[in-house]
Amino acid sequence: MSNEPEKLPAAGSDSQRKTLDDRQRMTDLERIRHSCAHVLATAILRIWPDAQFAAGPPVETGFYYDVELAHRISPEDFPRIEEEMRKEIKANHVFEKVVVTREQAIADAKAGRLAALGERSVPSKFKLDIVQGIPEGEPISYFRNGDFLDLCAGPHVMRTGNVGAFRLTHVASAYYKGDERNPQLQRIYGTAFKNKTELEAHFAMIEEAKRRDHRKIGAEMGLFALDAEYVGPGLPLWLPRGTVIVEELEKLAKETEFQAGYVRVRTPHLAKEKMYRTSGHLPYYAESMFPPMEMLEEDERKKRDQLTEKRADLIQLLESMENAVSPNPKGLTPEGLRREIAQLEVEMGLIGGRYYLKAMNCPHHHRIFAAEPRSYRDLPLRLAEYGSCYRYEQSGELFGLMRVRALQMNDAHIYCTAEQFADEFRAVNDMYLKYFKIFGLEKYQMRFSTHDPAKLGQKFVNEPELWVKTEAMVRDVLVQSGINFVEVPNEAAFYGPKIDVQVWSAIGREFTIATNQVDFAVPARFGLTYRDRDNTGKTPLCIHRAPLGTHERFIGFLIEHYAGNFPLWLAPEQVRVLTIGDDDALVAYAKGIVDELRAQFVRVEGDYSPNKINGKILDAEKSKVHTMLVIGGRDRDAGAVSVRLHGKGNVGAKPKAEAIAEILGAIRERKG
RNA sequence: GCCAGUUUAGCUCAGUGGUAGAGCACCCGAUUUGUAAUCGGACGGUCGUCGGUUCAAAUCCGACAACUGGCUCCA
Repeated sequence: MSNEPEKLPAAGSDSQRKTLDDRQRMTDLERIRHSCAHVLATAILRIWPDAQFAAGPPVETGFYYDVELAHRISPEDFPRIEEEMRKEIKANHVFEKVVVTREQAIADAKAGRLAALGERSVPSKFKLDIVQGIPEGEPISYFRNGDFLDLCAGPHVMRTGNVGAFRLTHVASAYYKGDERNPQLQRIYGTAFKNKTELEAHFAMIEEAKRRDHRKIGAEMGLFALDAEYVGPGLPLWLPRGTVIVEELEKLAKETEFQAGYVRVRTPHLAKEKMYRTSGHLPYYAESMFPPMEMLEEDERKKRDQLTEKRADLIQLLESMENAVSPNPKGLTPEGLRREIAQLEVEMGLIGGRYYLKAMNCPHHHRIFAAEPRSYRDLPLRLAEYGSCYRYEQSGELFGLMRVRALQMNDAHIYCTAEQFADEFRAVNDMYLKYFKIFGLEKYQMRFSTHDPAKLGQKFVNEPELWVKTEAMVRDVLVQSGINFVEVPNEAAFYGPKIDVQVWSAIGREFTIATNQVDFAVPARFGLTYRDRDNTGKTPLCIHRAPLGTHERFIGFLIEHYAGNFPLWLAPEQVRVLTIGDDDALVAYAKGIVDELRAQFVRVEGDYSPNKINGKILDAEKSKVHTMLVIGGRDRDAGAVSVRLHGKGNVGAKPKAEAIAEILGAIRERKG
């Protein structure tokens, strides 16, 4: 989750193009899947000869082929498509490679012969476009299996019969080359494996994934609710048991940050338009923000309407100038107009009366920095807040707790001098590692996003030396700490390099869980300065960091990571005391234990009902209570309790005091 | 936002044009029990919403909403 506006990477950028070398490294499984995509296309063409195909690559869990077809393919069509596919596999055609010239490929595409069973009356339009996009000098090849001929760099398995066990899984829609201006295609997904056993193991894993799904477990355990009708889509309600987890995480963050020298602040959930004009978030980020609330007085409204109208006129003029061939008679320049528009926007911001829900906390923190005069002696200043943000994510992007419109971020901004930067950055990094250890995150990867010098002044602020310097410092810290990271050029934020942490839940789903960004531009936009030793004002560097991400995504991740079986310190219900029967003396003994634990702030409940102990245990196990203390007459007489751990079963009886001490110790140390 | 799919009780799901069902949960009784299901009863739904077709709609048609899958890991 980014703190800041983020430009999408340019569509179809050549730097992402897979090289032929990459392709030759395709694994056996990828070859099977890619070949299966060709078999799929063959089958579709046998049923719908006018299908137009675009791309059909292997992907992480299988393969897909994008097809344009008037008929809407639905899962009901899968059986007959699969039947045609089985015929093609049974025919055991050779995957035959044919190297051709560019001219030949273009001619064949125009003749409709590519991704087809023969010549057709209309061109293979997507293949034609793809051929034309292949760089000069790169060899062009086809693969043929039986009648089916496709533009393809390969590689493939030897014969269609080598495609092992496969299954079509689902249909989705995809824009050609992922650009919504392009035609929308039907994407048929399937998966293939060497044999039936592996295919079945794959689907068993999917079942496991469904079982761990945070939305399902969240509902079962009563952690959170999504009430789209009354509260709104993407606006989660934290139920009491989920709130426990929220507050335990905040407690962890507060303790950790306190020891690391952070100070806490609190800020309102909204701010005036001027804030986001100054920060530069408007208008670029406006689409991701909730629309503003207007609290304008009559005369303010009038002035604002005038300015809005003038701005619209200027924008229209600018557009006509840019499209026009003849020079402007008034001698206006596009640059001048843009300056004037920017000036108008600043004036609009100055009117006030217009408030935005904040989509990020940094501007508020910057104003806290500005609220008092700062000396170099005050730095580094580390401002921390679990800040509430609101982002208007597109409706189709919403997903359980993972993608929401209201979120609370484990945010902090560290203001420091260039000399302090490396130490500060290292400390932030250490904090990430500390957290990973607590949560048992063994598999993670840091994505280090850097700038592209060619795009200084456009996509990236024009501070070439600062870019190089900070990137080098960040890289050094990562290398020194032996962290697993990848460097991704051209993906930095516009104001500095950033690190995103990718984690995988136990079922292999990938998430960006946390972010850490360097900012050497926005503090200047807010005119933030500190008084240095030489008695001059200097602009601080700023590190944005959110190692625990947002409550929403982090807890969504933890639910899947633990499959709802939270460690003791996080468990909504930590302990349940179960009596065997409801004999008065027994219940009194049990209540004494409950009271003792509750006095120590343990989340404990008692089940004193006269039901059978098996039934009570089942109840507690289903509720995922971490520790069950089973108490019968024998235990009472011995001053003992029988300890049973969720999912682990009975671990035996022990003296009451010992059991309580162990529980308190495990909670304090945040152990399982 | 776009394409597709889904929506029946708190949960899991039956119900293909003719009186809305089951199991579990919740509630009320009874059951005195040693580590994953004691028994009985009662309660619970305008079948997502709105509209249409029909003598009759959970069921057929349409619109809307919400949710879900996906929206370049490129020939």
